[in-house]
Amino acid sequence: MATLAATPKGVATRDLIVERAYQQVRLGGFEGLSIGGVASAVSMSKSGVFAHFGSREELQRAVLEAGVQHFIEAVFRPALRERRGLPRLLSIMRRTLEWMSGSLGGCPMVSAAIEYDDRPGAIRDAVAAYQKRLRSELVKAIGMAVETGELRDDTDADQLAFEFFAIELAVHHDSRLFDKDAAVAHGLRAVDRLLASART
Amino acid sequence: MATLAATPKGVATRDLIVERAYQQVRLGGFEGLSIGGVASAVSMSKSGVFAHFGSREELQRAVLEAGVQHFIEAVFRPALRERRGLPRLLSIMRRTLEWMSGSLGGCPMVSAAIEYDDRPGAIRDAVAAYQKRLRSELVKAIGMAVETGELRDDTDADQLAFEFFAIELAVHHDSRLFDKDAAVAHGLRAVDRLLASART
DNA sequence: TTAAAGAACGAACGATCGTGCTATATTCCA
DNA sequence: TGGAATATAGCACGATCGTTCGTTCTTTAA
Repeated sequence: MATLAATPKGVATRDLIVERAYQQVRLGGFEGLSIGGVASAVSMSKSGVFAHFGSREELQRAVLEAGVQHFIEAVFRPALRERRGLPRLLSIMRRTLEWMSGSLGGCPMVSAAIEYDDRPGAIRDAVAAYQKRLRSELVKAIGMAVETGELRDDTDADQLAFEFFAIELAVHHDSRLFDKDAAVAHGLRAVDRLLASART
Repeated sequence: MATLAATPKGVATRDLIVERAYQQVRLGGFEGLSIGGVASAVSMSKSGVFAHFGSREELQRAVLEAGVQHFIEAVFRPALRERRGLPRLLSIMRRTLEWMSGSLGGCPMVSAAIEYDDRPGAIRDAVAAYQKRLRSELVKAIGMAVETGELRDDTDADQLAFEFFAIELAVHHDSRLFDKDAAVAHGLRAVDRLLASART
């Protein structure tokens, strides 16, 4: 029977599988993910891998969640060490642009958004929920910068978060298709300009 | 032999195939495109469809080009009827945001960019070339608005085009995953703010 | 140490994939 | 209208896909 990870060894290999699948997704996208592919990547049989998830979709969902966790670990966790307000907001944006221009493959959340935005189902729902949550974190960070008096009182946090997110997507795009350094430079300049016009 | 479209009827069915494949791509992406799928969509045999292109990749390239043509037809062609300068630039942006929030599926160029940015090959090259060309059209339109004196002389056209493009991507994202009207509204506001700070 | 539980394997399934090859319709042009 | 060119169909191939099943090996807990 395919009892889903009940023993220490079970969760260990499951984590290993997800991590390898995560790398595969960053290069080939979620629909390019195949159980046979990750099986040979972890030197296991297809059925051995399959037993850990019960379906390909469940594996994809696990990889998506792993991607979100990695993003939080790379961006929000360190940014939370900065003081509330502008420093933390700037840290979030700088780290996110670094993440978006990373060279080990594309951002899995961006891939997932494009691949599933027109395909109803569990994955699309998960993607929408994650995106909503991360956006609200951005809104919250902006709100704190308003509270500290570093951004103007009449700042529209939703609008500003939208524009920040836009920059993130464009850096992701340009750094992968054109020149990485130029893309990040454009992104940072855009962030500066945006903050300058919202600063008190 | 698979001679590629030499007779009137040949090009007609080829066009039909590409058009149907285009619809399929907008929903399932380029890697989700299958020859068998479009074959049944046009009521032909797999080999009949295949003969028109010689390979799946060639079909994908044809669909990509069709997507670019549709975009030009929907955005640049009508915008060129506007006077050079701010009116034309505004027309381009408004029409592009409409295109990005369209409801028949995602923008094929955005899909192609995400799917192939980390996968070297002919399609990636074509995507990069198209994106570069469209970006340069945006830069050109901005340059004209500088020449007419409607935008400031020290406007950085590349930077501004980058930020416009960022807005386009974000509208594409949000209108599909969240609320369409809110996404377009955010996009238009962002365009306004951008132009306001660059206006003379 | 032993019995139960879980992890992994191997083989097979039906389906679909892209791609050849060959033959038959169909269209085109002189 | 006849003959050449072309468009389409049919069939089969090897490969890969996700999934199921029964078995075997390994880990776990009493």
